[in-house]
Amino acid sequence: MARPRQFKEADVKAALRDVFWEHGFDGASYAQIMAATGLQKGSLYASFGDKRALYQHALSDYDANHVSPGVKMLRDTSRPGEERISDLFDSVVGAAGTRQGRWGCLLCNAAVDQAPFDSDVEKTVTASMERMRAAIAECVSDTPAFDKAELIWTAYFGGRVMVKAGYGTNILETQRQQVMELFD
Amino acid sequence: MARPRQFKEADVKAALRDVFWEHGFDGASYAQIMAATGLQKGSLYASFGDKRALYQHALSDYDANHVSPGVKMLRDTSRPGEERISDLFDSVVGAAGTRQGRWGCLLCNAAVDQAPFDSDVEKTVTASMERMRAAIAECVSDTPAFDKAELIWTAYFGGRVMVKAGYGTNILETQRQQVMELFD
DNA sequence: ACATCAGTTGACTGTATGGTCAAGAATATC
DNA sequence: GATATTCTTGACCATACAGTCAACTGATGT
Repeated sequence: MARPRQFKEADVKAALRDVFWEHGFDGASYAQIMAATGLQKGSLYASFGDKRALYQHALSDYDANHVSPGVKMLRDTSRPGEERISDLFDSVVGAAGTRQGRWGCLLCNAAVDQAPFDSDVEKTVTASMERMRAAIAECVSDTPAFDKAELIWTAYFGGRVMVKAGYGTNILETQRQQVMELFD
Repeated sequence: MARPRQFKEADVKAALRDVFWEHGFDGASYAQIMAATGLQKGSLYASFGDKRALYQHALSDYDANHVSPGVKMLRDTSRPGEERISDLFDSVVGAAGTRQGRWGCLLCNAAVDQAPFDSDVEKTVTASMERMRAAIAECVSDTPAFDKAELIWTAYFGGRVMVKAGYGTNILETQRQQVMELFD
């Protein structure tokens, strides 16, 4: 009985993810959040909680729909580890200069502007980062770069920072090449 | 003639730098800015401009008092390039876990949360970053890592992201070691 | 057909924000 | 000491913010 929800939870979470991804936590106003989700404040509070809770939903959606596919790709043992790492850095090259590319990596954004002030965000972010680190370690385990997993991992996030800073594809393509040379 | 200023411009800029460094642009309120600088809003507006202008002053102070000494160290050709790079990454290791360390690198913070929305910030940030990149390139020029300048450079900012995410010294010390192995 | 009750709405609240300004204070010159 | 000029102060403003709530809506089970 009673009135059913008039939205799909997954759609709302995806919209939350995109709003916070594009504008950041402080930068996203309820006006934007309401426009993106199609819900009024009351519904958002009733179903998802306050703004910090909305942000957590955004992070978890990002983990499920962006980090996980990336991790899955990195763990696809049917392809050479070197190739998988190349794909990872190609995604950064592809992001450079584009509109959505400037959104950066939500994980990286959250780490920089929210993690130091919100221990829940810190936990969520480091958990996702650890999954990437483990996946990268698997990629390099049987290669000459076996002892460079953390370097590659941090370089990835550094590349995301460069994209946000405004660097174009050239510098990121250079970065990708230098990472790949670790496998020689 | 006329009343002289009752503050040293350098002190105010340093205070601005620290407030924005610790709290970010959105996170820093005028209440905090006034407390840190010891000036009232009116004086701040009259002498330094609006909030975005204050932020620019903070960035330029950071460039002068934090980036420049780092670049100078990296350019000290009396020491081996390898050693200078080691020092650079040691500074990241030292920042991990500490209170001020969690402030991260203002350059990196500005790149992530302001550069995409403010082209002046973008210019200032990339200019400072380029100086670091050039200095790192000089460090590696006569070493086996001669073709890894951009990788080292992005890894540095990636490390700063990890510190903000909450990682401790262990992971960053590992990163430093892996960077140093590029010189073998 | 109706009662039920979760879902939805948008007006409302208090607060904190960035920004302005007129009045007052402090120095240097004459 | 009078004046001119700059600096400083804190009250003031409009706005935008996150968050609340009472009234309303509408599908469901009976």
